Amino acid sequence: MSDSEKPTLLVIDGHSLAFRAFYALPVDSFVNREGQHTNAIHGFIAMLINLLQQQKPTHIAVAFDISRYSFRTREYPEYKGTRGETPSEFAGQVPLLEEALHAMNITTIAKEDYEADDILATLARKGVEEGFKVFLVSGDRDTIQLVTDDVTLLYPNVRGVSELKVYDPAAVRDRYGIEPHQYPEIAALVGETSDNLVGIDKVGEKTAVKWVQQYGTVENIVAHADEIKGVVGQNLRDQKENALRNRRLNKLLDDVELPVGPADLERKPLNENAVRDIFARLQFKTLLERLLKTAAEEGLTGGGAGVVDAGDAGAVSAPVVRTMVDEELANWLSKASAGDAPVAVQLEVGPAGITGFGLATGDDTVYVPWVAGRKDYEALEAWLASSAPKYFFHAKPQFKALSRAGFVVDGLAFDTRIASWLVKPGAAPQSLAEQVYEVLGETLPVSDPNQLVPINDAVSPATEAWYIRRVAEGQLIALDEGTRGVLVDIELPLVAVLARMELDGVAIDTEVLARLRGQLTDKANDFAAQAYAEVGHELNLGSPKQLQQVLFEELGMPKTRATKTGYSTDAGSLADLQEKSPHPFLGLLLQHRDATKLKQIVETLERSVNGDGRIHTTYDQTGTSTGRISSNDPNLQNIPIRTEEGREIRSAFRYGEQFETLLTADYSQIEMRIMAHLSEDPGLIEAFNGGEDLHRFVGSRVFGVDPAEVTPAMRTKVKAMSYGLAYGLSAFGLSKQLRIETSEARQLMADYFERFGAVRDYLRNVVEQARVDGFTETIFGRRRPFADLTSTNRVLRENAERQALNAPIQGSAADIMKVAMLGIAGDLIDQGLESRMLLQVHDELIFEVAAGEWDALEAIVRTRMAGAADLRVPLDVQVGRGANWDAAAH
DNA sequence: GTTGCAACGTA
DNA sequence: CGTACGTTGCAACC
Repeated sequence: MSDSEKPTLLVIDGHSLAFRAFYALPVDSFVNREGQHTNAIHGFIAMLINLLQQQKPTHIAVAFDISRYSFRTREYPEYKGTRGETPSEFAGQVPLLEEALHAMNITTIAKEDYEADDILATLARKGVEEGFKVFLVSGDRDTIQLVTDDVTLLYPNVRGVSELKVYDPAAVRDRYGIEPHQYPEIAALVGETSDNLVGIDKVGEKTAVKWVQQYGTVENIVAHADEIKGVVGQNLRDQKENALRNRRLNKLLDDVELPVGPADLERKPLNENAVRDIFARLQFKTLLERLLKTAAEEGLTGGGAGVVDAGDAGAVSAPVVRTMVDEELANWLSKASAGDAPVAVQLEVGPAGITGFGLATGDDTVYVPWVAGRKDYEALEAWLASSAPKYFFHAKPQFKALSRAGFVVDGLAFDTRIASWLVKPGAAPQSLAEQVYEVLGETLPVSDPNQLVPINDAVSPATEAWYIRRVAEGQLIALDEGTRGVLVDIELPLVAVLARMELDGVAIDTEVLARLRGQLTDKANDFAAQAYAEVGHELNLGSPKQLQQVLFEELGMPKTRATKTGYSTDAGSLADLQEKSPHPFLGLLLQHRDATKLKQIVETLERSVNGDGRIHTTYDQTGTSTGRISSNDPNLQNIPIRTEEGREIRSAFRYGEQFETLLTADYSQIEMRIMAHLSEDPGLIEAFNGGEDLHRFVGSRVFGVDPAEVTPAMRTKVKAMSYGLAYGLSAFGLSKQLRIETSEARQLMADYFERFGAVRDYLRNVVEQARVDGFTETIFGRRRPFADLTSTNRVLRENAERQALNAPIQGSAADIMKVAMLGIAGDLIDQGLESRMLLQVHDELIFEVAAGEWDALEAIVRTRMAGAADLRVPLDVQVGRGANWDAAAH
């Protein structure tokens, strides 16, 4: 019987593979809604599906250890003693994995007092005796001893579990220079760190192989120990007990009594309902599809046995990384980027800055070591500064590091992190490893503190670059035209602009902040003392729990809106309480809140001031679902403005020493203008094309009076209505905000839409279209996907509807601002100006104006902002000048 | 030490 | 029962 006609038995060491998968996949990105980590299960099952497809085993089993104790730990308590605690995220995954395997109708075997590898050994021996071709899968190198012409070992390599190295006798001879059955002799002499088996000092693989080739076994080597010269000979004589013990322990038992034999392990159809249940619980949607597809293709019973050779065992391997500098590097760069071929870049950054560059083409990887201040890298420098296309994963921080190191960088042609955000703007940002897994279905190894086989070297930045390039190619083909346009024309060029803004930072007058902090501290203490006096005792005014105790129990006030943890004490609820049950404590509490909130903001800002006297925020270009950028560490997009004291904080933001003043520029009513454009409502378009104040104009239409007769109350109402429109405001919400009856709010909305009907039609249409398409789109083609518009859950559906009607409006405004920023940044460079764009607050930009540049800068800003989009209404830009942010507001 | 919540600052 | 964010302190969890 030839091999290809033999039945195939596949036996997997379950723990070993699950553990490998655990370390190969990022633990945090695989958590189901119960909070259970699932990365090991995911990796294991992905590997299993590959194996089923490739090997088409007719018989299959998965062996598990029952505990870390076995007959080996009884003989040698320190056995595997170097292994640390099982990570908590791993615990709990094995029982679920077993459950999934059972649903797939795959037999699992465990045996008290033995390790899974002993089960592999036993099944391998019996399988061969019964005429099977046997494949073993294990990450434990001891299983190499089981390899024969009929038994092949599939061993996960450093890249995790997506790719298995095929060990047949030839491969073992090739790798170790010995026969497979001799492997434990080598391991016994050398020792095995992962098993806590200490070998003979100074004996490495080469010496051990030599001895084994000469004497055959450890026993025989020890018997001839006195023939061996030198220090190693002496070490052998001194430490022979170690080697003999190791050899006893690393021999796998192939006669373990098992409840089943190979013939009992025939593949059976999976239990589809059970599989669907457990996979749903694990939230493995893609894997479920793959599994069911594989099972269907195989008719669930398995086909003929396949023979796998190393050549088609999995995905392409990363090319070996070559380190190069100087001329070799120069030549490589010019060849790699010939014909505008993209090169992926991944910096290696240590605490002190850049330490190296990983570069990759489609089939080549290069590592360039670099020390801060090195100047003899002209070719690299020139290439970075050129427009030669470069692919990055998360370019902005790397651009900043490059800039700090004195490099100029241009030619950003792809950023895989931004690309995945554009496709799934609501999803959590992924690590590179996660992207590799999602886009390529491969695993990028991460450092493994307790691996079965030590991986000493982390993945080279060059190898990462190689993955980045492949991820980018994978993403690129999947992008629709609009998304690609937003990426290439807006987001990618914006990276360098934001990097520059972050590096520049904004100057801060710390004396202003210190004075404010003092004032606010006094005020807060004062209000607190008065509040304590009102209730007769001290309490933590910042503790919702203690506040509830005082308000609802001690003072017996009526209960407010319920929260998850009790009753609300927010400003709105306290205002309601003040009406229903007036008490001085309430006002004091609110004033205390205001003072402490501002104080806290001041303190945060003070802590954020850098050694250069400036605050450097970080913009998150992938932080929102709509296309806006967000700001953090610190957030400079929520600095107070509404109260006088809040504005004082803004007065601490000033221009730097080499500059003349600050310029602020903002779009007025940009979202309403976008609504006018998108809805093509004639009334609204007229409102923006005339000189009349928007809310006065709208008020006159809604209330049927002359613009001059629109009262402040009328203006307030239509203003709230107009602003609320873009958020999906309801009559109920409007009534609450304006503190009017719901019926009046409803009437107001009806009157509003009577005059501006196209706005209502547009908003309805946006949601309807999104329901059909599954996404909304901005003026520039930025998409936001929506899943819940067809949900049967009303809350989910209505939330999605409001988001869907807001997304094109907020998103288009974000696009317009980004386009304006690009135009301004380009003009500043082209005109050689020293003035700098420092901050962006959604519809506002703040600039530091260099001496004598005011007029030029104002012209650029006005032109670029007003001209960022061609709408049916003009884009109005307000510009202000002042020594600080508050003074520059107009 | 980490996490979820309530609260609140901005556009 | 109004969109989009980030930060904070408290309370409860590990």
